[in-house]
Amino acid sequence: MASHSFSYGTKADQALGLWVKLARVHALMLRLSARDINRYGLTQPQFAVIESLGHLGPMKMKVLGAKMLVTGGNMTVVVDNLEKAGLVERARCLEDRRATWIRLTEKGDGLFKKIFPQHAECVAGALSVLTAKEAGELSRLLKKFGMGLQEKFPDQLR
Amino acid sequence: MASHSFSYGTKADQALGLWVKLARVHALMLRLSARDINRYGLTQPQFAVIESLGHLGPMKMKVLGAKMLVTGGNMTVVVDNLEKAGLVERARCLEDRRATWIRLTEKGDGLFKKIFPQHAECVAGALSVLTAKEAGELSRLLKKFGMGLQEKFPDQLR
DNA sequence: TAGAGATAGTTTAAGTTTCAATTATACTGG
DNA sequence: CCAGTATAATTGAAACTTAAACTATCTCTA
Repeated sequence: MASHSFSYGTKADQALGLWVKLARVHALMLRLSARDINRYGLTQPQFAVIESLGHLGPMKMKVLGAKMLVTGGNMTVVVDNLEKAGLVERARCLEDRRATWIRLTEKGDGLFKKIFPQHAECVAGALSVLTAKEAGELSRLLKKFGMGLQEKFPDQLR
Repeated sequence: MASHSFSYGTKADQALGLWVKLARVHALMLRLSARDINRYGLTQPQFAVIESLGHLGPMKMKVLGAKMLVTGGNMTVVVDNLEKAGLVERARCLEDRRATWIRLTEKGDGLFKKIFPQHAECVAGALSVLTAKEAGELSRLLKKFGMGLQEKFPDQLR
C-alpha cells in the first residue's frame, strides 16, 4: 500500500500487511452481511444473538457474551432491544439468582427459522469468490490463527 | 460449532463456518491491537487515521474514509476528536471549496513516529502463532477474497 | 448560461462498543 | 459461621458506526 516512507523490518511489515488485509475482508463481509440482515429489521449483533439462541437453545447472558467476544455491559443493551421487539425473553435462573436465562420467544424462533437459511445463502454467495479448495485452506489457517491467539494471549484477551 | 439442530447444505454451512472463524480472528486481533493503542491514549480508528496520514501524507476526508472502509458521516467525528487533541488539523481545499484537507500537526507526526514501530511489533508478535509460510498463504487468500468481493459486489459495497 | 444533478462534508438519531463503577448474590478459608 | 473475595448482570459515560437529511459547492448539458 504505502510504497514509500517507512519500513520496520520485513517481519513487522508483513504482519501489518496481513492485519490490514484481514481487517479489510472483515469489513467487506460485515457490510454485505449487515445489509442482508437489515432487510429483516435486525442489526448484526441482534442477529448474532438470535442465531446463537436458535442453534444452541437458551443460555445465560455471560455465555452469550463469550460466544460473541463481546464485553458484558454490552449484551444487556442488545438483549434489551430484542426484548422490546418481543423476540427474546429473560427468565430468572433459580440455581444462581445473579444469573439470567435468555431464550427466544415464539416470535423470535419463527423469525430465526425464516431468515437464517436466506442469510446462509447470502454468505455462501459472497464466499463463492474463492474455490472450494481455497475456502478450505483459508478456514484451516483462520482456525489455527484463532486458536493460537487464544493460547498465546489468554490474559490480554480478557 | 452447532453440533445439532440445523443444516442448510454443505456449501452454506461451510461458508458460515468460515465467516464465523474470520469474525472471531478479527475480533481477537482487534482486541490485542486496541489494547496496545489505548496505552497511547488513542482509539483504534484514531490510530488508523494517524497511521494513514503518517504514511501517505495529507489527504481529503473522502479519501481517508475510503481507506478505512467507513461511511462519510463518521470521519467527521473521528477527525473532530483528533483535532481537539491537537494531533491533526483541517485546511480548506482551494481548488474545490467543498473539500477539506486533513494533515498531521507537528505533535501528531511526533506521536506517529513514536508509537508506530512499537505497534508494528505488537502485531508481528500476534502473528507469530503462524509459520512464515502459513502467514504468506493466508495473506494471499485474504487478498484474493477481498479483491473478489470488491469485484463481485461493487454496488452493495457502497 | 442557467438549471439539474452529482459530490464533499456535516449533522442527527439510533444502535453498538468498551471500560469502570455499582448491586446483588455466591463462594471460601479461617 | 462469616468476613473477604469473586462473579452475574446492570448502569453510565465516551467513542464509534451507519443511514438519512441537509448545506454548500461543483459540473455538465441543453
